[in-house]
Amino acid sequence: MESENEKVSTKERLLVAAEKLFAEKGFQEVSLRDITKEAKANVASVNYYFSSKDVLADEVITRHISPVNDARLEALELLKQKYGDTAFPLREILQAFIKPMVEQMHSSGLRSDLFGKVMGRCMADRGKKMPVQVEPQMKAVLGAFISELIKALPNLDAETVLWRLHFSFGVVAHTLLFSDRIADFTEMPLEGMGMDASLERVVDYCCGGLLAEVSAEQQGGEQ
Amino acid sequence: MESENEKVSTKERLLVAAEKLFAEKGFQEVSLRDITKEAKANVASVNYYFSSKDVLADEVITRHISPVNDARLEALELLKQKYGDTAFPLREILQAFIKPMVEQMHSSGLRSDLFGKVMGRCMADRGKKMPVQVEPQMKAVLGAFISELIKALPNLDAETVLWRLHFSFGVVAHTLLFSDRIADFTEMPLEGMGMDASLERVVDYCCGGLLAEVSAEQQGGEQ
DNA sequence: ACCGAGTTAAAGCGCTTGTTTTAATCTGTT
DNA sequence: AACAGATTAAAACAAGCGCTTTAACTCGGT
Repeated sequence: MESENEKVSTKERLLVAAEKLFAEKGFQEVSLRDITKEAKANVASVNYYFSSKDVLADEVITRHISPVNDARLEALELLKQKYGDTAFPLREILQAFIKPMVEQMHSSGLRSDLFGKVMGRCMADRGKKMPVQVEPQMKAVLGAFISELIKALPNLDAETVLWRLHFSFGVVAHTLLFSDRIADFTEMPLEGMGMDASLERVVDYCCGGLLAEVSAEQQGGEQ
Repeated sequence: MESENEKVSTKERLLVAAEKLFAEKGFQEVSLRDITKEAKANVASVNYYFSSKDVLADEVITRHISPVNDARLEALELLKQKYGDTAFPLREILQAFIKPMVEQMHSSGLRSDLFGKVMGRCMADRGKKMPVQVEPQMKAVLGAFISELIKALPNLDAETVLWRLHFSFGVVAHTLLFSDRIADFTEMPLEGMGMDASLERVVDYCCGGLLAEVSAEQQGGEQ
């Protein structure tokens, strides 16, 4: 029953070890032996509690991304109560997408850079190998945000909105994955700064990107 | 001597096969046996011509990214001739970064989505495992663009410019890697559209992002 | 005390990986 | 024709992989 004086259960230790290592090095690069060594458990324990390495990964991903997606839909619902059927302010839509990540990051207890990598890998690999259980959820979230964005950006055709949402995902994913690497090729100090502040910057940037003028080349291009 | 009537050399076949497979599935996911089968060569040939799988990968990356970086610096030089010491238009700076990729993509003969993945992996894994030979080149390119961007965006402090350049890299990398996956969670048709047009959209978006207002929360935040 | 379910431990399964070794073959020179 | 060097081919290498098997252990309920 995981009472207070007893140690954390093996299953939990495996999940924690796995999410840490997956975040640091990626799924393929981490072996079951790496995980079980980190968790101080036997190799077979992964196949005992989960039935395979893949299911383990699914569970790691799900328990991080699922509450975030729930919170996103709730945030949109809140905006609906606030603004009714009129278009929401763009900035608040973006925050409804991003803030749940920041909050989950804090409440998860996971180091923020690791949380970012877990989440970033989810976004970057979106669609490819999402756990079956979160796929419909992702679809719902995406659909909701798309329709709100289209309403909030009446000057843009739907296709352009879609592309720019795609770009925004790129910004978020890249930031989550590589926020620690921003100063790699520069001599700037630019220390840590934390994920929170970074994501505030992301909102600014994406707002600008979504609202950008459509260049002449583009307008006459295709379609 | 690789004369005209003779077949392509084994070394070249290995490089072509490797770049195709790396692009499709990533570095770790492709085995030497995959590569040599695709290239119709023996397993040992990789270690004969290159001395390891890693060196092969380095060579694949280098010969794609090196001409692009050269072209980027040339493009900046051209702008310097055009505008002298006055700030360059933001849009032209971004195009100096992006257009060389489009051109190299066409002249490489590589399918555009594959080229995009090779290049995208370079950007996404930037710093982590770049070949030693291209690292100083990347540094030079980055430095040049940073200083031009700072001049072109006098309203922004250098740190914000750096962050937004980082975000822009996210957009480009994500687009290169996943431009085929944009419609995954939607029912929209949104067919192919080609890398060229996508990158034109990227320029629009990044222009907007770089020029975006700095929100109130940010200004008083840290520092 | 003993049983049985839940859990952990150790060993080994078949397979794939990158690399090496050894031998065969091709190619051009004398 | 014969040799030498460059190239290819086939086989084996040790190491690591995910997973399974089997046996040992733990511990609460009767």
